[in-house]
Amino acid sequence: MSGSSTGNNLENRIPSAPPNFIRHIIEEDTRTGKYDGRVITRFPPEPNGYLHIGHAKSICLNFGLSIDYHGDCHLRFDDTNPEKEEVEYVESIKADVRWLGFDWKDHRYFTSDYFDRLYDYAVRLIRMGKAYVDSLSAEDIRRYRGTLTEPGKDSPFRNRSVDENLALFQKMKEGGLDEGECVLRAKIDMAAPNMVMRDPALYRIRKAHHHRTGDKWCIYPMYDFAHCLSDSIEGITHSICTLEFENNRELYDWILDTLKVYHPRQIEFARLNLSYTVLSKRKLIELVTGGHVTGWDDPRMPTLSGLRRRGYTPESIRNFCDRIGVAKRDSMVDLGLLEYVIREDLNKKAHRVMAVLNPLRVVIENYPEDQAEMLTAVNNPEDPDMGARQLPFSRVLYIERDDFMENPPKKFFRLSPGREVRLRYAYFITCTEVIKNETGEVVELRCSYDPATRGGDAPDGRKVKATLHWVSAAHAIDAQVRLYETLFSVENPAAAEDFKAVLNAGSVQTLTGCKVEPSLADAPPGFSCQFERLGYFCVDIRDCVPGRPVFNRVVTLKDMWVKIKDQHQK
RNA sequence: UGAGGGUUGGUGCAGCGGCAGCACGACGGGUUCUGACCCCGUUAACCAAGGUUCGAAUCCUUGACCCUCAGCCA
Repeated sequence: MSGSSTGNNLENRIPSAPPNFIRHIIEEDTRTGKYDGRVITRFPPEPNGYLHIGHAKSICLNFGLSIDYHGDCHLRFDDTNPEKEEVEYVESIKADVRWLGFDWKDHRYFTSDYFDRLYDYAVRLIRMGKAYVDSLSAEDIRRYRGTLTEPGKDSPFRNRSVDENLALFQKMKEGGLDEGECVLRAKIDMAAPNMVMRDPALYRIRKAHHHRTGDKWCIYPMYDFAHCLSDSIEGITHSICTLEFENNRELYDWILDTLKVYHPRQIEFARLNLSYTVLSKRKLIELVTGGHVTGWDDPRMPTLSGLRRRGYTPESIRNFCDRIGVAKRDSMVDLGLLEYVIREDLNKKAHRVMAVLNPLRVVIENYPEDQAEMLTAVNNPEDPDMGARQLPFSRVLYIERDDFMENPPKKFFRLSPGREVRLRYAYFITCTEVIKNETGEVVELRCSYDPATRGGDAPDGRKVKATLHWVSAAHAIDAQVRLYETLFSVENPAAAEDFKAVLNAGSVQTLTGCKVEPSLADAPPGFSCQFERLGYFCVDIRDCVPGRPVFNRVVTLKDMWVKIKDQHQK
């Protein structure tokens, strides 16, 4: 079991996460003393976008391992491509990792901090005759590479002398060559069965402004060259990345072995796929720039900023990551699991409140006209320490439209003509009359109440089949509530020809004129609560003005009645 | 037709030569001032075929199917 119930205290989480193949490897390495028992991992995002739930899996894995095995986890920004990267992203990434509850201590690095050393390593490779400057065009390089089944052929520039290569590489560095004129390549084997090993590019010319190094450099190292060496420089022991880098491991090893430097071990695991959403950076960017969502933090987005705004807690996401496990096979995690973990967390923590989303006016005819009284409501039945509050009750109330049916089917327990139900924490009421407008729509209910049931229990012991939530009309405050559904209407939108064609048109429904209990008037942004019988909601962190709360639905409560209803309709 | 990986209930993950387990889901029941939570129960899987072994999800062989790789992205 995970020990995450103790809130933010990560050190207390017991050897929490279930066993997985990476833990086996680390434990084996520790046993054999391979890295003197050290465990140093790293989370290496490229600062070119916002973090999403898939990154959370990697963060929880890398930081979690470092905590459980008493090591460190470095936060390293892999900023080797100046054209795509921005400081805005590094700030959001730091905020998201911190929000998730992890601490990189003083281990915050940038690959760009190593540019000088990486350049020196490249020069060493050239001197060893293991790298050369290729003046072939990008297109020719592709042609010379061969195909999956045919070997490539050597570039005519492959046998330039060390001195010529040194001079050319320096010229590249000094800006004497244009973008695309040449690249530095490793000299490995153009007939290698692994395409990655067919003389991969190590450096390219980019006359672009870098967000940290400015205009100091006009050549930038490629991922394959920079990453293994950065891991080596930092003394990483286990370099954990996703499956698509399996083919790159041979090159990772080749570079470190050829240079004879400290050699971490690369281990690959399967990235997260979540049903009813997309987790590729390219697609997420498209959703934002195409205006399909309101931004990176749209509550429907799988980004950490979106989930946070939606009302997900860091604990729930960490717990999710523990539960999905880590393996090498491609899989698709059911969205239902993410909903489960946030319900589980909020059930323990969230205040219960009463809110009526779709109000139906109810007049208690035998209740005095100008009277109001306060009734006691429990804040959280799961946690007595959360106390109780006072709720105003009066003659005119609102209940949920869905809680009344004039001609109820068999399994409908709620209010209907002549039936008695309980108003939570208040009284038993009986519906005595249904008032409709000209079009036949029910606009008001007249009811009677039993004063002896004050607080919600009948002294004579009689039972009711339903308990309804309600608010006092005179005391309730108006609120806007947004109901969210999945962003996509199909389980695997990434498999669609065009993922934008399977967007769910009803992914957000904005309700106005909702009536919430007065205690919510000054709920702070981000405040999470349970609207009893409806779901978990949180106060939006952007769109609120004081006294006029806007709520986002985090997730519904599990609902038996919808199932029964659906079965009836079939 | 090249190379590297992968395949266990509906879903995700364990099990690493000795009774196939956990979680989510689904289904049924109990409880209930939330048709929630909680509790109890049921359901349902080792890709296939050979081989080794007293014994195979696990080791070996062959095959099937799936994923990744032909960026001067990461």
